[in-house]
Amino acid sequence: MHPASGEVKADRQGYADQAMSTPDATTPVRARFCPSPTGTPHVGLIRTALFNWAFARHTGGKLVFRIEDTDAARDSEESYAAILDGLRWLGIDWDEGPEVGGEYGPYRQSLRADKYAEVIAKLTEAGELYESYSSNEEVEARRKAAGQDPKLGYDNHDRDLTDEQRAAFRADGREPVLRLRMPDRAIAFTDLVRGDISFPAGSVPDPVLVRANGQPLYTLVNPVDDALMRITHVLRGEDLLPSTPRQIALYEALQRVGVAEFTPHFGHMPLVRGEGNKKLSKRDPQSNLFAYRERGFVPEGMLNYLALLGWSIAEDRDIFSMAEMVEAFDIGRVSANPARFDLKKAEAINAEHLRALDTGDFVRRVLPYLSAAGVLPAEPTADQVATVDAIAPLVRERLVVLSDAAGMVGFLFADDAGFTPEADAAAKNLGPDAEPVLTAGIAALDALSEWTTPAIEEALKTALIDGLGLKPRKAFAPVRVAVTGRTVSPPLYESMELLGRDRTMGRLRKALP
RNA sequence: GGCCCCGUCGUCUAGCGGCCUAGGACGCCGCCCUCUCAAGGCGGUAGCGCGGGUUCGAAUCCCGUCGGGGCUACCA
Repeated sequence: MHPASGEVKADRQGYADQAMSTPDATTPVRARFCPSPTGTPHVGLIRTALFNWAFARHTGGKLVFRIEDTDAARDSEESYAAILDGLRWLGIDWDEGPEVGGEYGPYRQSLRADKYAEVIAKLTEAGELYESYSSNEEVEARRKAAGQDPKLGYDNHDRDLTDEQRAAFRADGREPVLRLRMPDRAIAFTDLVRGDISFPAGSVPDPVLVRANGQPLYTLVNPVDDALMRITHVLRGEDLLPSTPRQIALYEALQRVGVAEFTPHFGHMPLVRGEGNKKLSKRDPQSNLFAYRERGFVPEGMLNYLALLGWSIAEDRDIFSMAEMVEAFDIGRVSANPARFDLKKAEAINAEHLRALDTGDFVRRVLPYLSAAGVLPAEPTADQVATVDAIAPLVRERLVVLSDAAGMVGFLFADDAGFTPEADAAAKNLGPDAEPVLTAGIAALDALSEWTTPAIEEALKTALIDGLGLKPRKAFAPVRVAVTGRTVSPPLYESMELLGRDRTMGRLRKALP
């Protein structure tokens, strides 16, 4: 009836013809994470690592970590170190890979040249690859001459070059790249997150697998390593979906030459978007994992939020631990639609995890941020740590990220000679009106026999609310600003107790207009 | 242009034919609590892109359409 229905039928037919060997249920799960070390770790990349990790852990399988550093021009050692740093920070561990080894190593592609050479030789010998001499310009010219869009790419022109033609090109000093001959049928597979996907015959040009200089490309090494490392599940970003048919074609060739045992299962996770609808680019500051660490996201919060980008643990819940994620993770329940990275929600999730930290843990984690902000020295004294410990329960629930703590507790560590309330806060709350308030407060506090939170509260309320008849809001603002330097602070009486009697009184007197 | 994927509140999602007058979360708004700000409690705001079809019944299935996105390198 509809023209399209005939095509769908043909695709299904192609699928049936494939006789693709896939890992069965008894094959131990081996997932992998294989970034290329270019630039700073990207949150989308980490999300991919997380889902692979959760999948491997949930199924009791292995997570293989491999570095795809076959592009010397773009890869860097710094980036490699940064990726390891990021994963370690988050607690995403791997069973095989850099620094832990494994029986399928090495796990950096730059160290595997001999293996690729061997596979290339087998593939070439079996006639799976062919020499291609066409330059981009020639391909484009042919497309144009045929009235086609040059964007269609390579036209499979060199598939059937004669020996004479090849000899002529060589005599011309031209070196061939090696291309894979794509099968002349539709390529279909069942995506773990998207269901059946099919690419019509002829829609994917024969890909280049080996450069003219003999260097293998991603198109070759990625599937080859997955095959050599017995990877059963390839879970990656949706941006790689279009490269799947040529990879399936390669797996089939690899099976024919005895390099691969099977074609893995594929699952394509939705893209992570930034502002607007475009995928979050490496250029976007929002994508930088370390920017979140520097602001004081904790691993629990970061991971929890990233997990929410395409997955959900339950209908009415979105705060969970990684142990809970591992327990519940199901790749088949990953959403296929793109997710926008929402900073506000990420912060809210992080704040929840911050509040769940016990005091000792919280203090241990917040200390480096206080040092970084200059509130504390790099090596805080025992007294300073004790003070942070005491204030921790009061500030923990007021923070979104750990670096927020600096502004909240800074008043406790400022040296009194140099202590000055923030200008805006002082202008609004320490004007002439504040004089009677501060004076009455000072008198009441001076009369105190003990310097405790309840005593301070009692004295201040009596003097300012009852005595001066002020609204609480009006009464405490000048005191708060005088003592903490800000209109926003931890609870006032507790803060005063912690600051100590002498320092508190000194600041109150100093604030007198 | 070609191929592929996607389409539920502003955002992330639950929903996999009747439990949906569509649930949760973030955000936003209001109220309560209150020494500030938070936290917490309560309430509110807002959504199935559109059109056909299948069915007793569709957010859920099919087709089309519109919209968005990805890929289209001798990068990965």
